[in-house]
Parts: sequence; C-alpha cells; structure tokens
Amino acid sequence: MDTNQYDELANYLKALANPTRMRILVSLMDGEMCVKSLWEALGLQQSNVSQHLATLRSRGVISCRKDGAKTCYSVSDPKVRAILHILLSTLTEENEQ
Amino acid sequence: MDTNQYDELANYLKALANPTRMRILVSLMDGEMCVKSLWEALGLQQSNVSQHLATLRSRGVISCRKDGAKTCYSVSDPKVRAILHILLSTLTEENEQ
DNA sequence: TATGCATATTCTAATAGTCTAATATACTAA
DNA sequence: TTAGTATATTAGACTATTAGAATATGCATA
Repeated sequence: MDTNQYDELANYLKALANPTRMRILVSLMDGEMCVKSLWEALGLQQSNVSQHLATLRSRGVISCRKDGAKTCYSVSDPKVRAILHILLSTLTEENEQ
Repeated sequence: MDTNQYDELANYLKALANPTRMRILVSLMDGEMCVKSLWEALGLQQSNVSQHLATLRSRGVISCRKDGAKTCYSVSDPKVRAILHILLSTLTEENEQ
C-alpha cells in the first residue's frame, strides 16, 4: 500500500472524527434530513451545520438531493454505516453494564 | 446519547485519523513490534513515532509491554481491527478493479 | 559506575480545523 | 418583481495537530 492510500484513509476518517459530524451522521442514519431539520434538532448554527455537511459530502460520506429550496442529505456510504455500527454497539454495551 | 459520548467517539476516531498512525496500525495488525522496528520500517523519526504511539496508547487503541529496554506495541482493541478491515477491504476491491 | 542503546517527553514553528458573523445564492410564492 | 425562506460560502479569530530538534529517562552490560 502506498503513502497516498494512507492519506486517503486518514482523510476519510478525519471526515468522521468530529463530535458535531458524528451527531449529524447518527441523525442521518435513520433517513434523509434537510439542513434546517438538522440544525434545529441539534441546536447548532445553520452555517456551522452547512460547513460540516460540505465536509462530509466532499469526502463521499453523505450525498444530497435537491427538493425545491431544500437540500436533503443522507448517508450514502455503506462503510460509514458499518463503522458507526461498530462504534455505537460498544457504547450500547457500556450503557447496559 | 449525550454530548460527551459524541466527544468520546470523535476522540477515538481522531486517534485513527492520521496517515502515520494508520501506517503504524496496519504494521501492528500482523503482531507486536518495538518502537525501533516501527520507525525503521516506516522511515520516520523516532520521536515522531513515539509521539504517535503515545496518542494511540492514551486512547486505548494499542497497548504495550516492556521487554527490557524495548517497548513492544500491539493492537489491543478489537474495534480497531474491525474498522481497519472495513477500510482496507474497500482499498483491496479498488485495486482489483 | 560509566557508556551506549531504546524510548519518552518537551518545545517550537508551521499548518489545519473550527466556530461565529456576515454575506451571497437559489428557490417559492404573493 | 419583491419578500421570505433555505442553504452555501467567505472572512476572521481562535484552537488543535503535526513534525522535527533537543533533551530526558530507563535499561543493559562492560
């Protein structure tokens, strides 16, 4: 494996390695949401959420669909779902103990 | 899930989200290695590798064992193995195409 | 104890990431 | 066309991360 592939892997993980982006991703796991629903649900600023969505989108983690003036985001990458399942399942186990 | 848990998740992923740490982790996937073997194999500075190992260790991703003057590191966390498998398998698929 | 080797820590400069506020764009409906 | 709503982008200050140099610590053995 060459050095660039490690850069790619790291960049991919960097897209996930932020608490706000994790909150966004977990919210999107259940289905697509528009930007306003997200920032209202998470209690964050619109521009902040929009920036994080751009980060996730540019790295291929999520995809979007225009619906009039709205943009609906959803988790497009099966890798993310798998990784989130691993991470969230351990949290659940901890809570059960 | 509360805000702190998202911070924990993000911190955990931050430990992985660096190309050098990914190289270290992939090297350690096959079995434990001491620090010198690592920095020689990866062509990096000793202090740099040592710093990254400290990062990984402090976040519970790897563990170490003293062997005289040497410190042998290994992947201790099954989550990391699972996540690396997901990430690396997609790389393999891309290469095969 | 003194020397050398293996590893860890600390400091600094450069770079990258993050948040807020302000502004721009794009769509909808009156 | 105008106003209102939804989203995106930009600029700025602030914080975090990183690599490398220098130094410190810990172990082994002569």
